[in-house]
Amino acid sequence: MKTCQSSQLDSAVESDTACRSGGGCVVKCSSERMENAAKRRLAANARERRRMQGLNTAFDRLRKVVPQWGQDKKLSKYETLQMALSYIMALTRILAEAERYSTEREWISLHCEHFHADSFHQRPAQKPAASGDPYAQRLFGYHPEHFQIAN
DNA sequence: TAGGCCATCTGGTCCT
DNA sequence: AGGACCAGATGGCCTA
Repeated sequence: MKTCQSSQLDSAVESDTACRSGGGCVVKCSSERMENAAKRRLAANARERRRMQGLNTAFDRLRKVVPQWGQDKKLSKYETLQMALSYIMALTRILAEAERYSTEREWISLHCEHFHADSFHQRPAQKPAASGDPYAQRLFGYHPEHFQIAN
């Protein structure tokens, strides 16, 4: 862990050369400015920590709604984003496909034998669905080794 | 032990 | 001026 670097505090001291209104002011002002600068830095650090914690909370929520395919460890942030992208694209494809079929019943009969809500949220102990299920593979083309930058 | 992932600190930039 | 956001640097932890 990095400890407090003094560059900003130094600059506070430097800028203090303009403050020469009275005898003891230089010393007093510089220490006050350093104190204020340090306080601001600490406050900024705390804000940044909170911001990153909020970001991580969002990632955790995303992990919960994105398929895990039986991954034994949680997806990294990058993997989570890639998975979310693939998932959204798969769902979009399903919707587009559904629109092509004239009746809902026809579409459901096509898909329902394969589609179970549970299979999208494999628990770590469970067997990967994509590895053995050709339907899942066709529907949902994500594979951790095949990340591509989306553009 | 190297590499991947992550948390934190930090300084810069932009916005209100 | 101060807050939000971002990217770079750094060090810790974990796994193969």
